[in-house]
Amino acid sequence: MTSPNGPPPESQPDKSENDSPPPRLNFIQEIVEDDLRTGKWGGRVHTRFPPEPNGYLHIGHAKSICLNFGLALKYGGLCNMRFDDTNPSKEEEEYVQSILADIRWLGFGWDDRLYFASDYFEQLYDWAVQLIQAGKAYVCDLTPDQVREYRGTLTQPGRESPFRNRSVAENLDLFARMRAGEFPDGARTLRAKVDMASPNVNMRDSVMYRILRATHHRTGDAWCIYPMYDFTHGQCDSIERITHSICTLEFENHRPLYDWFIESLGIYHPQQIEFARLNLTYTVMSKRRLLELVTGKHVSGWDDPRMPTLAGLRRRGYTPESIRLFCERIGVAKFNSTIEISQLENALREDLNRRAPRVMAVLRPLKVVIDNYPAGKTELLEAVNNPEDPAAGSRQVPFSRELYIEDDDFREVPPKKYHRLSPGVEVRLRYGYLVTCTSVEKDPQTGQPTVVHCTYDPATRGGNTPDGRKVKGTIHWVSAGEALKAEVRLYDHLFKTENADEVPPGGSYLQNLNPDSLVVATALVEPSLATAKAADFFQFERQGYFVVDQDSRPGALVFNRSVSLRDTWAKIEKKA
RNA sequence: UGGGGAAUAGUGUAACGGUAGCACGAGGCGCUCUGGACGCCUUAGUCUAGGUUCAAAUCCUAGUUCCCCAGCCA
Repeated sequence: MTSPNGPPPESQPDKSENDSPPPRLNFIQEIVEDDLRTGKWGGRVHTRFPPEPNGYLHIGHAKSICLNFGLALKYGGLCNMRFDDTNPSKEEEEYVQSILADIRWLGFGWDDRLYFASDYFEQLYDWAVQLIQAGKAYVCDLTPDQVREYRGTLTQPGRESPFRNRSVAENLDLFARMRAGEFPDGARTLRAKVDMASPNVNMRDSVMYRILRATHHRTGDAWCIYPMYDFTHGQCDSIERITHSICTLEFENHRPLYDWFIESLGIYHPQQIEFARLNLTYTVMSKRRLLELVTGKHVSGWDDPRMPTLAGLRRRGYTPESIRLFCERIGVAKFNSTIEISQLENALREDLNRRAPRVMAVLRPLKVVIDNYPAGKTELLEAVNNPEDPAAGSRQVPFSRELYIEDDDFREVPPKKYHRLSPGVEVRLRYGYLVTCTSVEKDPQTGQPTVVHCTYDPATRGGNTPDGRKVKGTIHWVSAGEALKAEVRLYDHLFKTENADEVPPGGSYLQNLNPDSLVVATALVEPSLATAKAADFFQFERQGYFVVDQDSRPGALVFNRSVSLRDTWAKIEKKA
């Protein structure tokens, strides 16, 4: 059976008749499958999503959430929810609630496995004592400046702290007194006794505990010392018996330290795997900057529909399905990459195309009068709700002598390849009638068209052409008498450059904010929208996908544009 | 002559010594009561230089470029 590396056989022996698509696994799924095969963790897959509650979740977190919860789902394992809340000066209950809500909205759950690093403070303290007893940790009196100085540089080794060789007894006493609140904030730290000459600066006697009097969102004032992330994270994963501790690339340098703690403590040792965080064009992703956009009032809040936060995307009209689809498509790797925002937008279009009810709405209204249509008459015409989904049925839309069409759907002098309305040209009013433009009234001052006059062909009711004739253009419209006014918020990219950081020396990314990222217009929408509720989504035919904003009220509808439809005409026109 | 990572079409991501494929983008055609959707086609890639091999994106050697690390942040 076995043969040396010979030439490949002519035919593919392994190809089965019904060739199922090859399983395209990312490198983490491969590790998990390998582990499952070898029984490394006894067949268990247990991950966790461990955010710090110091800000809102963004699309980058969604990648990690989909990865961690997705792995558990795919391999019949579990994924814990855990907050890394070791720095009370930055963390707030508001953030834990928003984070939990966002993850649920995304479609993931954790049953009763909601944990907090702060739940483990007592255990962490005991482990710190254990390391002191083992001679592997010491209380250090150096000031922050001195610590930095003693640490050395990236190219030069550090020097040992003069407090490094205190006795176990003294360390035990001092550490107990740190906890008891005998020393002021920042006066001392507990440090790991590792190696001040290590080329990895994380190993140069990393700080384990600092004295910090701040009220913790969960433990209140019970503690005045708090463990550092580095002394916390790995042990939390250990306590929860996590199998695969998935984190982002920047923690790769910390892995030896985590390993050192866990080995020194002799406790369960999860496997850490690092992947590249998500970057997107035309936006920023760091928590610092998102916070800055909010506090600097550059956006209306964490849930501003221009923000890449999950709260913002949700309000923008992004669906959980579209975000999950996006995360699946971008893959997972160790290469620092920047995904084009069109990839995200396309995932939304793909989801909404299938599901969004179609509706007619005129964003920039231009009046049309059908001169040969009886005044005062209104008839109801049937419109298909979703051509992608026959089960969605149809609805009635009113039609009358006076209508509004999209300003852009009429040109007095049509450019080449323009298929819409212009003098002498016949177009179809979608689900209505075929109409021909006979004349146009214009504003004497500006020359802008104010009223377009047409005649209609009564034989084309419903938009049909019994004689089989073709029209090049089909445009949308609303009946003047029945249309509803609605506020529409037309959103565009938050930044005008792909890379927000592309600024002249000394400049700020804020200079790249797109001044047109929000344009508000008053639209006229068909009356069926009267009862639309917040979060309902629609396709405004030929325009884009819109969602009802939370600000919307009956009689004062507000729609957010989630994403526009692909616009081939815009491309043609741009080229000309 | 600090350490740790990473390099595949424009952007991402597969191919695990044996036909470099997929998605998005871009360009074109068809179809269409949405210039949408859908279908078809085209464009375009293994960081560089050597080496091993019948065969290299994959293995080896050397180089290049990019990212991360000197918080009592996470």
